[in-house]
Amino acid sequence: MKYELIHGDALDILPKFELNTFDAVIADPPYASGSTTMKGRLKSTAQKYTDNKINSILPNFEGDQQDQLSWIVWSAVWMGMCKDVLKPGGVFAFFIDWRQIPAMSIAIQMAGLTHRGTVVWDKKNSRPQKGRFRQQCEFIMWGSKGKLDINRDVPILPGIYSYSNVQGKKRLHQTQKPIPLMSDVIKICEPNSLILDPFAGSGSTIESAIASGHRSVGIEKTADYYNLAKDRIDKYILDTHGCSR
Amino acid sequence: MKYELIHGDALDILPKFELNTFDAVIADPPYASGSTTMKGRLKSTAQKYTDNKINSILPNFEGDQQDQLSWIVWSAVWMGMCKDVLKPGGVFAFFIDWRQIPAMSIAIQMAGLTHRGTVVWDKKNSRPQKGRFRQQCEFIMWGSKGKLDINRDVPILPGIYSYSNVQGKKRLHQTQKPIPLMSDVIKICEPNSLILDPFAGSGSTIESAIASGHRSVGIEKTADYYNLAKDRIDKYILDTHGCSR
DNA sequence: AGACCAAGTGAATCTGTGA
DNA sequence: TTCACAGATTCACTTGGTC
Repeated sequence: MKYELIHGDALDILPKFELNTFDAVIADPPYASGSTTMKGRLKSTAQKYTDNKINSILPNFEGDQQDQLSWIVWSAVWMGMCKDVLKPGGVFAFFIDWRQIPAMSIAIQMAGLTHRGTVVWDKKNSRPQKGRFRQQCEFIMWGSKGKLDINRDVPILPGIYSYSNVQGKKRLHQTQKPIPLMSDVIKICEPNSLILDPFAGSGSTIESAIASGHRSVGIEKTADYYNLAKDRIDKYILDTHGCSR
Repeated sequence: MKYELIHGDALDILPKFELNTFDAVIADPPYASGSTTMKGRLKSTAQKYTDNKINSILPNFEGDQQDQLSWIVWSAVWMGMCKDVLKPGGVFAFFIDWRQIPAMSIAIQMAGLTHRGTVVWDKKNSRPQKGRFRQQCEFIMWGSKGKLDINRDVPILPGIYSYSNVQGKKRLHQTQKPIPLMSDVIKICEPNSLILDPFAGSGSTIESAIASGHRSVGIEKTADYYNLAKDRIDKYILDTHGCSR
């Protein structure tokens, strides 16, 4: 239940870690998606991803206003840094939407990581559109740094997860992931792993890591979310374990 | 319930159709996937896609032994031909596995088609692997030729379908799609559409099109499958409608 | 407490208006 | 002509209240 949360830009912080230290990287980076046009991309994250009174007051997050080419290069850079600090045979799992799967695939390969599969997250409730298929799923592209030992202490895992999005007042971040989903994805890590989340957001990955008995390090750039995550996780530890840190 | 099945290579047949004739193209092309190495790609389709004695006697199909670059170019060519024969505003739906999503995305754009979403097919049963996520899903990349009229006579469709793969003796083709899945995907077409399937295989798309009251044209290159599909569909029509063709 | 009901939501997308 | 922005639309699933 040891964890650390660092306030700063992943690109500045990542090179400070020792090489080959982490067992896993679990990341939910800004998708920089939402439109095929530049004018659509440049909207604030609140304009792009929230629609209602409750959630439109959530702070915007950074890094979501890039065109696809710069997003690929930026992704290749932070993924390369993650590769450096991952142990050989360590695993990664990156969230992404349907639009950016090809771009993320290129970035993963540029970073020298091995893409081993694409897991599906079925969000169940999503905005319907007449005459079209719903955009109902997001995706988790996962793989490893080099060879992945078949004898790791990890069970067989499903290729699809079905969990509703976090809604209403419970929602702390514009693009928050449900805790049960994170807890399932984190099963790709061996017991007592050291897990890195370079885009910690409201801290769901860290909370799930703690709940699963892992050690973890999170990085968050936006001050509002850094503070929010810190409070949330400290409160979680206090509530569940009765002591802080 | 009118249909036509043509024996030949899609690249030869497609240019013979009149321009702007089809309402939809539904295709399950060879994925040319299965390995990151050329050695792996060159395995026969039976070695790649079947696992048991019953199905290993199914005929091999063609077009599956290409490297990724030639697959992209080949795909862009047949997709471009499909675009030519599609009506403006017509829709397409192409099946693909996780490995080839980026390649197909490039081919779709090269062909000048508009990618509008990626639907998930949850196969439920898939080969488990210890310590890994299952490769449990395939994908349907769909979109349109130019603008897609919001007022088409088509309902709101889900973004995910869950159907078991066709197994055992019922399986006629190595990569056969379940009829219920095809019948659901085909709902993206307006009533009484003219549907094209350039890789008809054992004829599931055609059978589903007939069942849904559409007209359809299928192209199949491999003689064994052309004959098999023809027999299967004629039998289906005889069984359900009591008359042939 | 449990069952039921009404209101609210969504990592959207398209159209129309005015600059 | 092109661009920016506001407004309309869709329903399975959640939430939060009441009976």
